[in-house]
Amino acid sequence: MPKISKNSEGLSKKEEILNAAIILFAEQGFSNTSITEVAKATNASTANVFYHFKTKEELFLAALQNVKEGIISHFDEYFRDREFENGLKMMEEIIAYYLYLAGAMGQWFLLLHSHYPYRLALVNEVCREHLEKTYNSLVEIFEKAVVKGKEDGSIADVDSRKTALVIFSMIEGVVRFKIYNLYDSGVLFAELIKSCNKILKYKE
Amino acid sequence: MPKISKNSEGLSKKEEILNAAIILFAEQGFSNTSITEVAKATNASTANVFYHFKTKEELFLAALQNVKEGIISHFDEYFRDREFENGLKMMEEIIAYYLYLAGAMGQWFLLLHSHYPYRLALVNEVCREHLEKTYNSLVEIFEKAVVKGKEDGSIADVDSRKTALVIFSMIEGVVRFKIYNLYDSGVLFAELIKSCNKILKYKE
DNA sequence: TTAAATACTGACTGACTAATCAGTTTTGTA
DNA sequence: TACAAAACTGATTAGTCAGTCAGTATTTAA
Repeated sequence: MPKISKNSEGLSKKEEILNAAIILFAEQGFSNTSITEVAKATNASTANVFYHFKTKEELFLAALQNVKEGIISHFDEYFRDREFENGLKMMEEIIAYYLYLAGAMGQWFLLLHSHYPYRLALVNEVCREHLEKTYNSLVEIFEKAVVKGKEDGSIADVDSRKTALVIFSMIEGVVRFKIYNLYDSGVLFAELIKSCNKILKYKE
Repeated sequence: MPKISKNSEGLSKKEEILNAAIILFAEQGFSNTSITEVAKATNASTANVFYHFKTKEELFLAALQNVKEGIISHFDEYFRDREFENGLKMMEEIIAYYLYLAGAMGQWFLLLHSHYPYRLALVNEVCREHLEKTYNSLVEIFEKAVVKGKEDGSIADVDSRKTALVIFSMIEGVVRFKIYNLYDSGVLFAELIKSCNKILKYKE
């Protein structure tokens, strides 16, 4: 049974390389990030990077998987032992956490907002599965809040899935403005919550 | 006075190269598109591409400028000789046209949604100006509809600028889902209009 | 202690890249 | 026609890239 050696921060070299790759792929894109760069950032040789990850594409897929698992586990952690007043409040708090996470873990969302994985997904099933799983998990979270709100009466009788999708796309739009430095999400946050409330409280 | 020769489609070689560059940069990204590729797509030599555009970056900036001017002139054309029943209807029709344009001119929006120009904007003033001008023009269009609606009473007393920004980010979110093949904007369109109406019609 | 598995490295390769330049062809005009 | 400007090309360069490989160092389990 191989024991994996860890460095001072408790990470194996493989994990170190993976973390550096996430940041570099997110900030510079896939094509504009060389394996040499990843190697330098982790004091490894390029050959060592290729020892842990057969190809550059495989390294990218591992990065995407890591982001997927990170987002999902962060939300799992967030929901553990947490109660919400009602569905509407739950939605509000989920949005706040989503925007917090997009700020704290900017690399994850930058990677998810880059074009490359979506092009790769057209020809690579593993990539497609990572993306689908990530987005399904996220939309599901918003949908749960809508369903809960419809049950407790805090949310009007709307189509749960479609409403969740529209709210999700609204938030993703704001996240994009934030990570691309277009508009500050802080300023938009209050307005976002107001708009969201209107969408959920009123029946057309 | 130099007369620019045009090919069978009425485009000069320079324009041909520029159009090919927009498509290739949009679909494959800046780093992953080589000048050789652009040259091959237009039956030109690489040296000829560099004759018309001093550097690869300059070609990209020309592409971004072209996209900016394309979007602005398309909206100018759309508004020419067009009357709207009221501000709310105007907003609805603008959204419909925005989504139509994002489908018809997918390359433009792909280029605007790629990460590269926003990184370049941090160090290149021309790039920053193109992006700012593009987004300001777009948000302004949505804002005009809100202002008009507030005047004619079809829209409640909301903050025009902030509401325009939230609606814009919502639409940009849907556009992103569309161009990245995540969710079909056709399905979301009706829901988008409904949500937009609620945001605009009700006072919190 | 030892042997095997794992982790890692330096040196290398062939393909590709942005950009240059000297020289040729095409075009517009006087 | 003549000539100058503009448009264009082939050949080249210096550098970067992903990926390989033969061999070395380290770790693990017996």
